[in-house]
Amino acid sequence: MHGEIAPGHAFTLRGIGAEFGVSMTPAREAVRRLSAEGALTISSSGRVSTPELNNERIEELAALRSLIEVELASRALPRAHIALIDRLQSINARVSEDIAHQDAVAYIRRNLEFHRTLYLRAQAPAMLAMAETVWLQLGPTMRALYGRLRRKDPPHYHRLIIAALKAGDEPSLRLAVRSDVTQGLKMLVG
Amino acid sequence: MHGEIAPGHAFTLRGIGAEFGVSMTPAREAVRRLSAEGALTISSSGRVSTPELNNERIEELAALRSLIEVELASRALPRAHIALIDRLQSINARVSEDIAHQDAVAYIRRNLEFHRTLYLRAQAPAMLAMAETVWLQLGPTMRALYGRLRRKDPPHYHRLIIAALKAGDEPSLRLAVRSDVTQGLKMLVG
DNA sequence: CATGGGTCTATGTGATCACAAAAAGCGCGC
DNA sequence: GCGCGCTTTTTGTGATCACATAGACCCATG
Repeated sequence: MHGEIAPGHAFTLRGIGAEFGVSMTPAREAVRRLSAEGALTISSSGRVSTPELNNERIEELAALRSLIEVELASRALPRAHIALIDRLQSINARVSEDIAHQDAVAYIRRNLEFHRTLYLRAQAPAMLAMAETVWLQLGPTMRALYGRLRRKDPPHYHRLIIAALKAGDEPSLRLAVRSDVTQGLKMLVG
Repeated sequence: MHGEIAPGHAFTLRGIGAEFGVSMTPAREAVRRLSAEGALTISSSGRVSTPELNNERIEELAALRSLIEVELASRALPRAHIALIDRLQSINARVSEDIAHQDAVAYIRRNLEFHRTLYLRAQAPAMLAMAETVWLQLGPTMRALYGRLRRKDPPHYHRLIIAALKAGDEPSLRLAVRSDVTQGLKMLVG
């Protein structure tokens, strides 16, 4: 999810087991679960690897993020009080630090933490789980994406999200979330 | 997914294995996969059962269906030619038969077949997989729902979907799909 | 008759093994 | 030097086992 693993990276059950000091059995179950969520692909011969997404698939997943996360933000809006907004601003400040340090993994993790913190207020666990499933599928690709573009400026749309939350402006919030989610994609595909 | 299993039904790994003539290992892997998709819940002690959804969770899943399936229908619209519409009408006729026979499982299966046939045209496999994951989570609950209401009339909104497809009317299509998806829910919650 | 404790069974977990198939390595021939 | 076929190794699959624990059952006691 955090982009620690590159797209196309191959795993072996015995290797995973050895890495975590267990036998093949728990490794197999973990792999089965992750592949059911789309985080790993299993070839016809049973080999396991992180997926290499083509542009169509990336566009789809970005559209799913947009659909689900806009709804989550919209549901969180009426419950977003000042304490939450403060926490979002604090997380956002650390996002800027991670960008300054050129740490792609930390940046992705913090960025998702920003979104998750907001969406938790929506009190919609099934929707949040769905969003996180999409994040999981995009993880390796996001690393390849954010590793490529050497950005220096902190995320613009995060500020817009916070501003819309403060103003209680739902249309602006929906637009800001949609823009934030699809922003990275456009750079990859375009 | 088709409502063959009631909510809260408990499984044992050895029971599943015996039912399909295999050992515990494949049963465990299947259960792990299905629980990762939310189709089964695993208690803290590892017991497996179909979920018993509360009203909030059902509302969430219906909202997810609405979000994803409206998008899928919208993407399918420009590719929906007469052959597809004919097939949808044919499926819809059999839905009416299943209602006449008071066969809840067959009705659910056929109803989902109607939706899947349309959405396949969207050429969006990740979105379709997401929608089917939601169907899977709602399966047992849908059986309890449709078993309760003894309806006699064929699905009204399916006709509206077909009409909107014929007319190439996207706003009508979006409304019809949203109505069809959330219709059953209202009867359960309300 | 209800309730609590104790026993017994059922169940999930993780490890290990045998096997088949696929991948990788290797050497031979052209 | 380069394919091609064979051998060896790696790897996933399914079965089985030992073990710990949770649930069920039963009986005695208040």
